[in-house]
Amino acid sequence: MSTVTEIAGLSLGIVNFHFKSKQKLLEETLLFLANEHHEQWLEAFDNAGLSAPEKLLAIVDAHFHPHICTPKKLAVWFAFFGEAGRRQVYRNLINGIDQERYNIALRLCSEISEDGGCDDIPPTQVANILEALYDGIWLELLTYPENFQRSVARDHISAFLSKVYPDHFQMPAFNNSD
Amino acid sequence: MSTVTEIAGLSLGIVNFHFKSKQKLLEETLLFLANEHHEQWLEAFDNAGLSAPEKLLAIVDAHFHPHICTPKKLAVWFAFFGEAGRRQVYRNLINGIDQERYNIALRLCSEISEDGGCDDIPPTQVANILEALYDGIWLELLTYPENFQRSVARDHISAFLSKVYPDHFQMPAFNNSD
DNA sequence: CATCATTGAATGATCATTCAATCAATGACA
DNA sequence: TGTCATTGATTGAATGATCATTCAATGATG
Repeated sequence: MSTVTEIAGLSLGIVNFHFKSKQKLLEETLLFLANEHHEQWLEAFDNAGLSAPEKLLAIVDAHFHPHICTPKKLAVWFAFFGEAGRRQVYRNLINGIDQERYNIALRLCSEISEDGGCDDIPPTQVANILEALYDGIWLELLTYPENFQRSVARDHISAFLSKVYPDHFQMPAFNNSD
Repeated sequence: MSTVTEIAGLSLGIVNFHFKSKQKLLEETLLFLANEHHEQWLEAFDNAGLSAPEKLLAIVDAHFHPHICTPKKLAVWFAFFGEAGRRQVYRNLINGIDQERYNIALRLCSEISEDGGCDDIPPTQVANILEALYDGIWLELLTYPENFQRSVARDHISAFLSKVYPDHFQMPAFNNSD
């Protein structure tokens, strides 16, 4: 605590006064990250001019935006994910946002699916895979920071989408290896 | 420590004598999990009778085997992933296995890709996405244990593979919702 | 008896939390 | 305007709880 408050340029007392406890400070931190992320993809999604595939890609992009997807912030996210003793607490804090994002992606996938040809893989599966890919790629970026490339990460997901909905998503150009 | 040793039915002294320190015990724990996982997919992969797609699916299945993919073990994996201060240490311990698995998947994907038609998405991308999906789906299983279903998890990945290599992987039957 | 394995109470380090002391701001009064 | 009282904000040293580690004592074995 004293280390953290010193870095923040605040006194230990004032931080404890405002946040009540270290645990509350942690929860506020998670909420801050979650809301920041939420605003990022909601802004993109709310852009009325975009088509369904463009909106879905905008949500994907939000996950790899330079302001959202930094080594430090990823480390914080996974510190929370790893905290077995408070999984339920942390989940309750961000469940609403996660559900909202899942439902939006689900609706977009349904729209795209009805418009295009793909009917062998249901939108629920695609939305689930997308959610898993966000976290999985984040973990890869966190684990292998030496080849930390947001653009590569994004290409992975748009490659997946172009395989599922080939009429709506373009396969990215994979010029180089890796 | 004393809590852990009591649960293990061992004295605190003997555990410290064998493992030298709590940190070493943690590292041995990670190695145990990694080796257990390694043996699981290597066994499947080494089965000479299998084709390349079957081998790849066997590796996928290993990730969701009832012995490997339990709520408790997933919690331990992600506790390690979340430990920012020792990321490098833990990574060094399991990097060899991770690289081996990636290279094997890469070779299998290359084989499948050359045999089949898909040439717009390179095998490196597919192998990378697979690795991300393993972790991402593990995290989903850990976060939403109330719909913990290894079979559903596996179907996500084989659905992906059937989209990438439609001639070699069958799309699973998605009868019910979610 | 000697050697080696095993024990767990005692130690010391870490660290979140508390709270008496200090400081700043506001306003009342001469 | 200057002085002082009052209230509320801010501080960080002291407290106490937690917990990894140590090691003298005990037990087992040969």
